[in-house]
Amino acid sequence: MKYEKYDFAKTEKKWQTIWEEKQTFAASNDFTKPKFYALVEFPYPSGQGLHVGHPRSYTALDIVARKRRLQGYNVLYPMGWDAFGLPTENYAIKNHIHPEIVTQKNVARFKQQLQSLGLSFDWSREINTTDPNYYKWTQWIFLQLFKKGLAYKKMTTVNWCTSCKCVLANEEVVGGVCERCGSPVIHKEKSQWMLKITAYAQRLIDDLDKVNYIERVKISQKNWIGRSTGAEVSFSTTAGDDLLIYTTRPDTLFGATYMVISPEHPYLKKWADKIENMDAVKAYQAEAAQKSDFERTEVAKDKTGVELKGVRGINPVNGKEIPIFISDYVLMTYGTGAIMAVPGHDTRDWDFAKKFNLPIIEVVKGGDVEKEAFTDCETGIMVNSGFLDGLSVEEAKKAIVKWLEENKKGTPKVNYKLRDWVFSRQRYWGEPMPIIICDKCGYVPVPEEELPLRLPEVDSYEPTDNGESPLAAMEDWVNVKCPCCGGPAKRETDTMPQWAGSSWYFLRYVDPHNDQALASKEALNYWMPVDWYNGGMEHTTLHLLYSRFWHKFLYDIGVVNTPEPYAKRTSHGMILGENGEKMSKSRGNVVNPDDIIKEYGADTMRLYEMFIGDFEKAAPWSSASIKGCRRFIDRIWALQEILTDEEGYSKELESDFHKTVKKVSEDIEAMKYNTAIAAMMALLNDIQAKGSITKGEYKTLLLLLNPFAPHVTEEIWENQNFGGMLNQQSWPTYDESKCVDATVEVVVQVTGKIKARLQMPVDITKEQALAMAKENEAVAALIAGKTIVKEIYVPGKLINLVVR
RNA sequence: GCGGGUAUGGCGGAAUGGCAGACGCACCAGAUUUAGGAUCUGGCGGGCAACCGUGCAGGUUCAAGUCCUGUUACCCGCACCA
Repeated sequence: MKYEKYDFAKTEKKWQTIWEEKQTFAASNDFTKPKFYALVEFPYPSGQGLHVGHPRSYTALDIVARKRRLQGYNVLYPMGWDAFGLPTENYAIKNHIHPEIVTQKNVARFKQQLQSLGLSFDWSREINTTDPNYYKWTQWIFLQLFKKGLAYKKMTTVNWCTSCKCVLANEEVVGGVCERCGSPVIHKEKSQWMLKITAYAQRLIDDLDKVNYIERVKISQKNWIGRSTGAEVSFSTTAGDDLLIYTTRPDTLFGATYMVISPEHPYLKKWADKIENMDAVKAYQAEAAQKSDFERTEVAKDKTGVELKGVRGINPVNGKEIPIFISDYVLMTYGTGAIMAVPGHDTRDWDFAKKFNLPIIEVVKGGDVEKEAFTDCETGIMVNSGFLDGLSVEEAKKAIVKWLEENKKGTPKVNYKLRDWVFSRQRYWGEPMPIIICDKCGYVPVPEEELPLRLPEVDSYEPTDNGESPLAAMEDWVNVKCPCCGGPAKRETDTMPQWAGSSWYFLRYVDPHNDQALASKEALNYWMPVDWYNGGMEHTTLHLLYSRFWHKFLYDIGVVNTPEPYAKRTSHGMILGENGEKMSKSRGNVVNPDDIIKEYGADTMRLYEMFIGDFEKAAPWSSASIKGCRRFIDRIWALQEILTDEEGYSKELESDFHKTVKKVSEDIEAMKYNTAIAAMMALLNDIQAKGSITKGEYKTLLLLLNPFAPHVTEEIWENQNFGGMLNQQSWPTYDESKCVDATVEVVVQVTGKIKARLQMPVDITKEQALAMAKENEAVAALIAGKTIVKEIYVPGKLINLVVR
């Protein structure tokens, strides 16, 4: 029978409509079934529309989700919108349109684009972080953090973007400039809401052992938290006060030849009348404060500083007086803001000592401290160190810490690079902080029954020039009665950062319409944790860390029942432009998914994105290669012309089918989508070579391909009256014993060089196989007259005869 | 500087230490077609060959793209964290 050419446009539309009408992919609330929660990062609905990078992740987990449904799981695969954010707000400011309208428009476009890809999201659970019914619970979580003392307001030095006029988190400052707009970032003193993520630092490290994340994600999380162990040591000073320092190398204490404190160190004020060169110190402080992050990183290697005249430190191990400097290479935000400098064994101290002509003492043998600092901890032996002499670095660390504790000069100490999370933004398009500021009562939480605290309508979305949120200008909204004392009070006008809404969104999906709680206990207990979470490497530090922190907090207060939100985390590589560079408007190499779907169809687009290369690695787009996937689908369609009436597998293709079922099943789990598709293509080639396909074979092939190309497979299934809808069938199984062929090709090597390839029965014995190999003409000629010193036999694969 | 990653045909990429280049693109030849396109069949790392080929130099092994040591280039992240 001759079939019309496959009409993808008509067919894809047809099935997308059917799926939507029948709610085919809605997750069931039957909590007795085995569950599977698949999650992809919800997008920010930007004005540019969907990027071809988005579907790579979405299709990958769509394949897993569809496979799991065929395997009988109750699958939750949801989608939503992370819609607060600066680009929308900036667009609103420029065009005088309410950000809500802009968001609605962008969401509609994104949704239409996602639906045209045939992704099996449960749209009945769609969420939007800007929906008051959603951010009600973002605010509620914030209040719980506040009540537990984990949200607090504090004057801090913050990163200030000179163009956005907005406070940035440390994480949003990239190379000293604003991550979003590229303008220079300067330091500014401002009172900010902070979240105490540092209280969870150790648990955020330890619990990585409980989850299945790809290794590089774990490593970058650990590096970001930056745990180090060492000691705090107390140095007395000629000013009377003890100066506390932090070091990871207490073993080098005898090599400390000077000390450095941060320009912001509080002792500088305290010692003002003892320091003889206070003018020089003040000048340096002013200079350091004025430097933007950008300038600081630019001159990172060039050390500057001023020696304090009139105050000296005293090394506790030997009582020697040493000078104290101020320098901006010591940060007030880490450790105690003061260090002992050991130029012999620390590169930064060495640079500083060379510049200021300070003595360098070798206390660990193994390098040449005149040429460079010797920082190796593993091989060195202690010298010039009194009672530590002769010990290894490891032994010396233990010995000195013991000594410090006994003499009350210091204690062991763990430090983290991680800092508390600056949670305030002086912007309009974010969740309002549910806090009222009362002169009498201080910071008072908005009563929970008044949530959500809605964003008021404002006249202008622009932040004020003094850096206040546009909400500050709305006096009717700002002036309220204190819920505590009833007196006049003001609302907090800062809003939350974009990270807030995305730090718990996976919890809302399990019960998105609940107005009594962020989700019901039953739904949370059933669905959590997320079984498989896929997203970009760019979110492995911030989003992952923040959401794990919030989840742990919710666990501690009994809202969720798992200490970790995600059981498994994987990452996809970027899709690059055809020229191998990152896709961007300015480079002119952007591919629009709409164009691809229009020209080739969603199934081809999905297949191509999965076939493009190793899922975890970046891959360049190729508009030529996509044709191969289109041809594959057309050939799958054309198999209908050579379909026979037989059920089951044909003799010739039986092992081929078992092998392919195995391969595709395993490859999907390992995210090796490209080789899964290659295996199906190879199978198709074999079917075509044979010239016919049985019904049983076709059914298996369609089931295997369905998660990748859901429309065409569903259509053929219906066309051929295979019974029911394809998505209601069962995932095919394989029989390990049938994955082998009757004969195998065995390679015969002589001393490692391939000399022959022989067909052998699969169950041949070693002796028979070796005999067969030696009978081969080419092999016989080479071994004649020589001694075989070794015979290697790898069944079904290879024989190696080593001769001398 | 530190941490992570990558390097294989013309291109994207395959290879539990065991046949390097699966699968696809491009290309070449043939079939079909009035022609083009589409489709189908075959070929396709280099070399006439022996052989040589996985960034480079060594090593381990009967056997190395894969393991070890060193080295180069590129990509990503962090960047004075004591």
